[in-house]
Amino acid sequence: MKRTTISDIAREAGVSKGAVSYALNGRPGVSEATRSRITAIAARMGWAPSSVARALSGGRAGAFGLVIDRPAEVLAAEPFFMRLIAGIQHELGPGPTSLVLQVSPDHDTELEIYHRWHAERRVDGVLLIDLRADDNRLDVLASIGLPAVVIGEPLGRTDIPSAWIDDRAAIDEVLDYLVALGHRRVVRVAGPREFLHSRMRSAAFLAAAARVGLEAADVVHTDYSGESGAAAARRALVSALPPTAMVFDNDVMAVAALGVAQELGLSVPGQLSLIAWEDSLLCRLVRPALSAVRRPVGEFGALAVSLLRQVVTGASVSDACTSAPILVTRASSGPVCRDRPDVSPWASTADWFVPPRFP
Amino acid sequence: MKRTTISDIAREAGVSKGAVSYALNGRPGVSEATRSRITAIAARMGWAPSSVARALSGGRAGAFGLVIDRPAEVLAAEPFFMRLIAGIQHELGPGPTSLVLQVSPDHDTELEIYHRWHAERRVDGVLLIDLRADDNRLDVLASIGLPAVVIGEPLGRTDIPSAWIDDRAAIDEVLDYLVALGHRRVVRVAGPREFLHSRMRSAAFLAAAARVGLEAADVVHTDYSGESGAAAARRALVSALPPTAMVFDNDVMAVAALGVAQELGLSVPGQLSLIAWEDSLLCRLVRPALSAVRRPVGEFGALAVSLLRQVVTGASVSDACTSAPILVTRASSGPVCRDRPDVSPWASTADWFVPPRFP
DNA sequence: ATCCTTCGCTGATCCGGTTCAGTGGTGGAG
DNA sequence: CTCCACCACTGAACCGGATCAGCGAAGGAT
Repeated sequence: MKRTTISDIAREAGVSKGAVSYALNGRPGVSEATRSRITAIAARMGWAPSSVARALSGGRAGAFGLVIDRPAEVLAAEPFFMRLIAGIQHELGPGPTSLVLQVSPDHDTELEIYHRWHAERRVDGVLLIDLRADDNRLDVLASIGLPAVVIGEPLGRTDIPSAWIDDRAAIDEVLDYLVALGHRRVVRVAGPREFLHSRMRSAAFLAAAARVGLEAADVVHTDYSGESGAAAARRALVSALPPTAMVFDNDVMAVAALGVAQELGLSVPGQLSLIAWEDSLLCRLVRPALSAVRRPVGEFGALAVSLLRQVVTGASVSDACTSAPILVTRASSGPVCRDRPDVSPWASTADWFVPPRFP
Repeated sequence: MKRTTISDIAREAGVSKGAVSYALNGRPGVSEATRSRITAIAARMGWAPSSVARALSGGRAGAFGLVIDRPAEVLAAEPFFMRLIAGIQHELGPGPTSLVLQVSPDHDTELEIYHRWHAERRVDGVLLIDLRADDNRLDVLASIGLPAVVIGEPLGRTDIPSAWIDDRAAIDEVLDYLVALGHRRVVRVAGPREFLHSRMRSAAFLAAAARVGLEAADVVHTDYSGESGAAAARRALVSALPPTAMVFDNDVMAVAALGVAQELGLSVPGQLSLIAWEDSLLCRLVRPALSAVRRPVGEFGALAVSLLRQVVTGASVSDACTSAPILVTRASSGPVCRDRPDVSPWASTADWFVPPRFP
C-alpha cells in the first residue's frame, strides 16, 4: 500500500519536486496552467501531505496538546471536559492541526509531558487548564518556549493569553436573582481553593454579596466530589442560621446537596434554593430539576484554539472573552418561604443526622 | 531555544550520527563504553528524540487515532468516553505513542478522517468504536491498510481484532437476579438498533429471557437520550401488562425513567425495578440510587491499545476479553410487590399522561 | 539590438532521525 | 606469519516535504 508522495506527482507531471511543492501550497513560483495540472494529478493520485515530513522540514508539528490533570473518576463525572474537547475539535475542524490529548496523574508529570512534547516537537502549542494560584506551568512553558494559552481567567499576559468566561457577571446575575426572590443568606460551595477559577469566583461572590447587602454570605471550598458537596450542604443546613439558598461550583455537588435536603426533610425550593454551576443533563434529570448557570464551554475551547493559532505564529495576543454565561432557572430555585422560621425546625430533632449515602 | 539533536551529541562525543543512533536505541554496533558515554552526554544535553524525524524515517507516526462519531451533547452526557480515554491513556503511559482524538459529525466524515490520517501518516493505527451492523469502516480500513482494533464485540477477525466486554454474561446475571426477585415481565430499553453492541445485547437479552422462562420480555430501541428513554418507559408502564422491571442501555435513560415512574406514582423498587447499564455518578446520586452494571471501561480502552500495539507490528492477533462486568445493586431494584395487581391501577385514570419534562 | 527585469522552473540542501554498506583495526585460528 | 572473522565505527543515502539560489527564456524599456 504505497502512498503517493510529491516525488510521484513530480514524475507524473514531468516537473521537479520543488514545482509540485509550490503548486500544491498555493505559493508563487509556478504558472497557473502548471498549478492546475499538478493539482489535478495530485487529486487523481489521492495525495495528502505527510504530516510528519511537513513537520520535519517546516518545524511545525501540526498538533496542539492538552493535558488534563484530574483523576479519571472526576473526568468521567464532569461533562465539562468533553464539551471543551468537542469545542476544540470544532474549531480545529478538518484542518491540518490535530489534538493530542494526555491525561496526567499529577502536576509534576504534567510538566514532564510538556518537556517531552517540546523536545519531541510533537505539538506546536498547548492549552492550559485548571490554573492554580501558584502555578509554575506558565513559567516552565515560557522558559522552554512552548506556546500556550490559558483556558480560564484573564491574566493580562501577551505571551500566554487567556480565553475566559465572565463568571463574575454570572455570579452577579445569580445573586441579583436570589435577592429578588427574597434570599438573604446564601452559601457558595466552591471547588478546590488551589484552582484560580474557584478562587476568583469566590471573590466575585463575596463582592457581589456585599454589593447587594446579603445578611450572610459564606464560601466553603471542596474537592468537587459529590461527597464533599453533600457534607458542605449538611453542615450549612444544620447550622444555627442556615442559608436559604446555595450556589455550587458544579452540578455534581448541587445534586448531592439536593439529596441531603431531601434527607433533612427540607423542601426545595420552598425552604432551600439550589443553583448549580455548569448546566448538564444531570441538572435536568433530577427532581426537582436544578437551576444552573449555563456556560459556553464549547465556545471556550474554540476560542482558546483560535488564540493559540495566533500565538504560534509569533503574534502578541491579548485575552479574549467568550459570550456571556446565562442563568437557566428551573424548579430548584424560587422565592423564600415567608413563614419559614429563622431557626430550622429540624435542628431540635436528631433524625436528620443520616450517614452519607455516597460510597 | 535550540533543541539538541543527535548531531549535537555526535559532535560533542566525537563520533558519527550513526553511532549515536545505535547507542541511544540500544542496538548493537557500539561498544558498551561508547554507549554509556553517549548516553551520559545525551542526558546532560537534555536530548529527546524528535518524534517527527523518527516517524519520517521509521515510517511510524508514534500515535494512535480515535474518532468519536456522536453528537457533542451525548459525549458530554456519557461518562463512558472519558473513562475509555482515561484507560487508553493509562495503557499508552509516558511512552512514545500518543493519542490523537477527533470528534466527527457523521459517518462519512469519519471515513474521510481515516483516509486523511493514513495519507498524512499521522497515526499508526486506529481504535474503532460504536460498530454498526452494516459498518463499512472495517472494509475501508482494511483496503487502505490502516491497522485497527475494534472496541466492542468479537468479530473473529485476525486483521482487525476486537477488545470486548462480556455483556452477555452480565445480561444473564441481571436476568437471573431479576427472576430470583420474582420478576416475570421485563423490558429492555436499548440503544440505537444500528449499533452492533446494542443489537447483540438485545439478542442476549431475549435468549436469556427464554432461558429463564420470562412471561414477557420486550426490547425497545432508542437513541440513548433521556427523552427517548422516558418515552419508552412511559409507553411500557401504561400498557395493559406493564413490566415489573426495566433494564436500560445506559444511565441517562434509567434516570429519566425514574422520573417517569415518579410522575406515574409508581414506587421504585416497590412496583418497578430499574437497572442501568454503565454505572456512574448519576446512578449513585439520584434517589433511589440506581442498580447498575459496572463495566471495566478503562480496562476496555487499555486492552484495545495493547491489541493495536500488536497489530501495528504486523502480528496476527485474536480477540481479547476484559474482566467481567459486575452488577451493582442499589435501591432501585428489589423483589416484586406481591399485592400488585396485574393490570396497573393507574391505567384507568388519565392524569399520568404528563408531557415530557425534558426540553 | 541590447540590457534588464520578471517569470517559471530546476537542482540542491535541509530538517533529525534510521539504516546499511563499507572500512580499518584487532584477535584468534591455522 | 598469514588469513579471516568480527567488532566498532564511519559516511552516505533515505524518509517526504519546504525552501532557496540559480538559470534559461520571455518580455519590456531604451
